[in-house]
Parts: sequence; C-alpha cells; structure tokens
Amino acid sequence: MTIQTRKQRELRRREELFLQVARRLLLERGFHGLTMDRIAEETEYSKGTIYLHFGCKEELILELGKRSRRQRLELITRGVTFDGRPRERMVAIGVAVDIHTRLFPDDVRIWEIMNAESIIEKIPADRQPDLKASDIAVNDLLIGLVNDAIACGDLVLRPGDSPQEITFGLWAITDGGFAAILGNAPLEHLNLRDPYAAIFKNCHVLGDGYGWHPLSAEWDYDATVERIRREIFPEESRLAFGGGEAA
Amino acid sequence: MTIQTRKQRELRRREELFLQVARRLLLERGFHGLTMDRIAEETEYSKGTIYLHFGCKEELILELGKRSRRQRLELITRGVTFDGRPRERMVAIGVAVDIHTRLFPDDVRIWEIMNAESIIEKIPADRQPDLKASDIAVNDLLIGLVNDAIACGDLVLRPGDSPQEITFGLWAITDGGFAAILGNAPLEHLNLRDPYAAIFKNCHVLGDGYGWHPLSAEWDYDATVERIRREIFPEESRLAFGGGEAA
DNA sequence: ACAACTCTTGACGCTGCGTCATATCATGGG
DNA sequence: CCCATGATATGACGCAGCGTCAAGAGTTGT
Repeated sequence: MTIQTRKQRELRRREELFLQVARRLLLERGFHGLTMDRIAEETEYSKGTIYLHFGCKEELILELGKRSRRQRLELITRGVTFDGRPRERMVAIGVAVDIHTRLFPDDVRIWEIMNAESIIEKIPADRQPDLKASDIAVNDLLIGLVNDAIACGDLVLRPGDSPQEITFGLWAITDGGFAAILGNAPLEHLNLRDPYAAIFKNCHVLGDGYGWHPLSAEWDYDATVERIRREIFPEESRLAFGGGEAA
Repeated sequence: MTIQTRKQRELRRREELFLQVARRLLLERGFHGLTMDRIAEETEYSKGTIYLHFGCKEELILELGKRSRRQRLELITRGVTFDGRPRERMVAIGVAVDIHTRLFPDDVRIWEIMNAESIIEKIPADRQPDLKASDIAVNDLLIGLVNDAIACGDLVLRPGDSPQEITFGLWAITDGGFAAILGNAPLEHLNLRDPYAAIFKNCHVLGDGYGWHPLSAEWDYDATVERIRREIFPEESRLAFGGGEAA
C-alpha cells in the first residue's frame, strides 16, 4: 500500500511538472510555441513518458483549462455563501469573477485559448463533457439565486419574464464583457474608463430593469461589495487590489 | 488594358474558387480537415498556386472570416438607416444581427473559428488590424446612436452614466448571447425557449434601465421590428423567417 | 521560329505529433 | 549476490501537413 501510494505520488508529481512547464510555454510562446518535444526537453523526461499522462497535446491543454475553470468555480461557490439578500449574493458572484479575472488573467487566457473549435475538435468525444461541467455548475448557482429571489419576494416576475432569461442576460453581459476585456473587442477604441466597473454597472442596470429588489437606488451595493470582499475574499482582495484600500 | 483586366479577372475567379472550396472543407471537416493539399486537389490547381494568393493557411481563413464580418457590417449599416427614433434604430441593429446569424450561421461559425488565439497568432502582424476593422465600425455606429439619443433628448444620462458604458453593455449582451447560442455555453442545460428573443429582451431591459426613451412600456417595439423587417430587410426576412409571417 | 519573360507546378525540406520496439530499472526468488 | 521476470521509460521512427523553390510549361513579342 505505502509503496503503491509512493509510486502514485511520484506520478502525480511528474504530471504536475509537465503541466507547469506546459503552462509556462503556452503563456510565453503561444499555442504553437508549446511543443511536446520542448516539454520533454525542459522536464528531462522523454516524449513517450508525457504520453503516458496525456493522450494528446490538446488533452494536456484541456487539463490546464479545466483547472482555470475549477479555480473560478471555487471562488464563485464561496461567493454565493455570502450572508445577504439574493441580489447581494448575485453581486458576490460578480465579485468572485472579478477577483478571479484580476488574480489569474493568465489562466483565464489559457481557458480562452483552449475554448476554441480548432482545439476542441481534437479532444476525444468522451472528454468533451469536462468542458461544460464548470459552466453548468455556475448556471445552476445563478438559477438558484434567481429562484431564491422569487421565493422571498425580492423579485416578482412580470408577465413574459422568466428566470432563465434573467440568468441568460447576466451570463451574457459577464461573458461578453470579459471576452471583450480579454481581447476580442476593440476596447481601446471604445475607451471605457474601467471595463470591469462597466460590467458591474450593466448587471445592476439589468437587475433594476427586471425589478429585482433591492434596486440599486434603494441599497448601497458599494457597501455590499466591501462586505463581500472583507468577509468572503479577504486574502484574495488584498492580492487583487493591493494593501488596504479596496475600491 | 483589356488584357490586363482579363488576367486580373482570371486571378479573382481562381481566388474565389480557392475560397469557396476552403469554406466547404472548413465547414464539413473542421479546421484540421481543411488542408492546403486538399484544396489543391479539389480545385485542380497546385499548392504553389494557392500560395500565390494566400501567405499561409490562416490568412486564407482570415479572408473567409473577414467576409463574414463584412456581410454582417453591411446589414447593420443598412439597419441604422431606418427612419425612426434612435432607440428604434438601435433595435434595427439588433434585427440586422439577428438576421445575419439566422441567414448565415455557417459564416458566423467561420468567424468564431478564425477568432481564436491559436489561429490569430499565425497571422502576420500587418494583417491583424483587419481583424478589428468591422467591429470598430459597428462600435462607431452604436456610439453614434447613443449620442443621437442624447442629442434629441430621448436619453438623459444620469450622474455616473456614460455613452461608452451603454454601448459596452449592449455589445456585451449581444456578443455574449450569440457566443452562448453558437455553442460556448451550456444552453441546452439552461433550456431557454428562444435564445434570440432572450437577447432582444435583455437589450430592452438594459435600455429601459438606462431610461432610454421611448421605454419598452410606452412603445410598441414589436411593431418597430415589423417595420424594420418590412422596410429595410424585406428579402432577408423572407429568407430568414419563411413565407409570410414574421413573428 | 525562337528568345525572353511570366506563370505554374509538385517534389522536397522541415517541423511536430504520436507510436512502439527496445532498453532500462525494480522486484523477488534462489 | 545474481539472475529472471515484469513494469516502466525512452527516443528513433513513421507520417501528415505546411510552405518553398528549382525546373518546367506557357505566353508574348519580334
């Protein structure tokens, strides 16, 4: 048993090494600068050994992408534990995504690189569900929050509105917004002061538009953000926003 | 002169052929199923000849992507010519994007395939501005509309609001929403009735949230959509929504 | 008809993925 | 301590696909 475990530990250590080196190469030299031969050379293992761990280059990158997404999900999951009204907890999800993007931009970029048809089409079909797992979990949390809001009376759906639509809207703003920040859109041309703040703002406008109480006019959501950072993400906020202040 | 032109025509015809075959291969067999050798074989020209037209495989795909985006821009540009209040013209942009996505889903997919870091990193630096040209044009139209709305008094910015933010919000919803529809998000899991309608709806909620008049409660925007389809996109609407009805 | 020039070709070089026969190492019995 | 046996690691190799370029085909002008 102990022997077995030692061997397993050894394997995990090696796999970790491959992933770390691959991550560095991917970030420093891009997708095409990352080659299996280079990983082999830098780790001083042989190419064959790498293929004992990963079926192909894309599966290796998939693993990196999954980590990035898991990390994000972990922060979001912590966010929703915030003790407050449902809309405040929705804000906590925003804070979580914001912190994740600021703390780990490299990993967000890795996810974006991986999440491209030309990469995904080389990942074997049985691994593909892994791609969506985290996003599905996030969606469930969002829908849960919207339903909580309805249950406690903070949100009264108007005729024609549905929880799915609200979730979809928030998702789209956040996803589209961060995609824009990450480089898909001509942001410098738009010259927004603070794109992160703009995403928050627009989510609030959307929430207000759906009549999700408390409306931003009747609640101090800046204070909520403060509390979330202090109570849920103290360490992360320090790292993301520096020393004492957190605006 | 005539001779020169005939030769040029000939070259254009050939280039067109390469692009059409490449487009088919890309759609049917994916990025890795599209190979320069296959294009050569199917067009019965040699590989060398293809390289007289395109510097590399990615530049060829870039050309396809640019066409897709130009086509979309063309519809959007027509949309804003709609004769109506600024917010109606904003709706016209939405209608244009909607029609484009429904009529040319393949081309939207091609754009998505092309717009990935692993592809873009192989496109020479001097061609990269081409990537953003269309999006910049769309952004300018959006900002112009918001400014029109402010100028005519339909939109009065509240303290802290900026035209850029509104534009960014609409952009993010649309972009994120269509990205979700195109496959980046676990949509089937969310089970929205009609994702296209959800994008429209959320844009309206956002517009209402910013106080952009006429608010959707005080105006029949369904009628506006009808008019836009009838007056600006009669032919396209027929193709996109079938025979007579257009709901 | 032939020279000069342009355009086209596909064989070739090269890189990088993934494989697998071979080598190396670990374990346990004599 | 040494060897047999099985587990693990290796890197040379096969192959596919991009991009090139020397040689060949075609065209024009005289």
